[in-house]
Amino acid sequence: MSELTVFNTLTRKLEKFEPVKPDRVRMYVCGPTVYGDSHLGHAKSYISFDLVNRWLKVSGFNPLYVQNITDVGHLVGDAEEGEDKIQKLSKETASEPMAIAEGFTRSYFEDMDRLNILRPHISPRATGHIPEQIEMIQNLIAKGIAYESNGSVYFDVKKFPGYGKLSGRKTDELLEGVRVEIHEDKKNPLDFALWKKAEPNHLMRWNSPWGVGFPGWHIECSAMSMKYLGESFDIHGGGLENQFPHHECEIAQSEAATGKPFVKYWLHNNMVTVNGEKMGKSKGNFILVKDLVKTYDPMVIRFLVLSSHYRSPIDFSAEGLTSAQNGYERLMNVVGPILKFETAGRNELTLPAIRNWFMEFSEAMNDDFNSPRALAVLFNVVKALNTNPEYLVDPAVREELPVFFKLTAGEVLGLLPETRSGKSFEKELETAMNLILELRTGFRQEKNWAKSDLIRDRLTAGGLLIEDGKEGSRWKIKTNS
RNA sequence: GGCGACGUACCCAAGUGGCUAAGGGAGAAGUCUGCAAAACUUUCAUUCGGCGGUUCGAAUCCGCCCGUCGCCUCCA
Repeated sequence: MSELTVFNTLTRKLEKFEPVKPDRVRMYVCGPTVYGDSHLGHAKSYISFDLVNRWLKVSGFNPLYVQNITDVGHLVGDAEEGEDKIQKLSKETASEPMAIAEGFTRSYFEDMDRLNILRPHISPRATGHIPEQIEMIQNLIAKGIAYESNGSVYFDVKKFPGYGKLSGRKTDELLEGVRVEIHEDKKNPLDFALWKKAEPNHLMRWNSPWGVGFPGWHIECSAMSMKYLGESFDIHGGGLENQFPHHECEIAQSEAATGKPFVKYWLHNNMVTVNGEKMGKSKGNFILVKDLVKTYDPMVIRFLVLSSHYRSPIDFSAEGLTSAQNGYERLMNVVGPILKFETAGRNELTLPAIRNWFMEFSEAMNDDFNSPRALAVLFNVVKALNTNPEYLVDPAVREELPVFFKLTAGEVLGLLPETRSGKSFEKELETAMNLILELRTGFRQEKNWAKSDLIRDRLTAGGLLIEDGKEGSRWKIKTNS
């Protein structure tokens, strides 16, 4: 069995994965800012880290997965002076800011559930951890690394020599950047806010040792990750675009506060484009998960995301989605019926051929979560089974194959939601469909094509496909209905 | 301007020094079949953006050039 290797942004190398503490792997992933419905960017990012979480679990690393919910809106427009995003919506819709944040938080979980993303073990809210953030800021001030200025608190970047080590930037180069603006409260233009003074009209506000205000953008992730995972933990994940400044600032404030290494492995997923263009508000090409699942099975979206590596960008187009849909159907045409086989209580892989397939699958996953390769292994299995149908006659094979697919396609890749693997009303539906097919077979034997086709057409229209084969007819649920 | 990623068939996408360059989609021909669908078989890159170099040997390493994208500002 191969060992897990991961690409660490900090070293820009593939590294052997060794947990900080042997008992379990601790992982933090930057969660959404809940001021809108989830889009495809969220889908890719959270499917990617769901895959990481699932593979860690299956390979026995016992992951503890924390993902924040950012419900302090942060700012719209220019970094320091803009309006809080949630505040903006609150004014427009005359609702409580917290009600808006709560609404989008629920919407986020709904969307992620549909994509069969396992919920993180802890989903801490930024607004629920204001005392922790204040405490951390006080600590930084006490150490002389942060300073108060006019009711706000800033991190003194010059006091942290490692600033820039994640994103490969040097502070003097950053200063030459065209867009760094001079800010009168800051000692240095690169200094970033830990705490912001609230203007009188600012809705989300808390008392602090420095007056009424609200936390800076980066501090919540440091405070909450360390609260639940400890001062040094294994994995920190997030989107590539957060490398700088967000993650860079997290490292600075955390390591300055504790004097210990913050995170061992930094994992970053690549971005989503739509028809070749970056998805962005300015382009007006945001695709929401809620809209896409009206047309496509959520598993098709998941399949598409998994068919490219998490560190590669992915382009969403109608053509790509159709291609993914056909591929997913091909996989399910074989896997679906096998899942119905009786496993007779079997839960281990013992047969050499199946063990070998699982080994190939594991090697792909251990290679920095290479899901496209893992999927290719499954397709090779599908091909092998289709080419050698006699293999499926063996009772041991029939018992063990469902175990194999539930583990690989199900537990690891998350492509088999409960409704497909035997929960809900599947048993009852099965009984009814078997009866219908039995009657229809009678019509077919009488060569009553009119009636047999009527049955098939009506079922097809209702989303149930009938396929007539040599060994009788079978049915399945349409992926795209 | 600075930093970084990438360029593999019609489309998507693995492979990063050495057996015949995975896999999916689309296309083509055939088998099966009341029709349809599915499945199966065969076919589909002498070649990996271009040009040089290193090497017995490179898609894989090095250099230059061309092109695409991202970050540097809120963003998954």
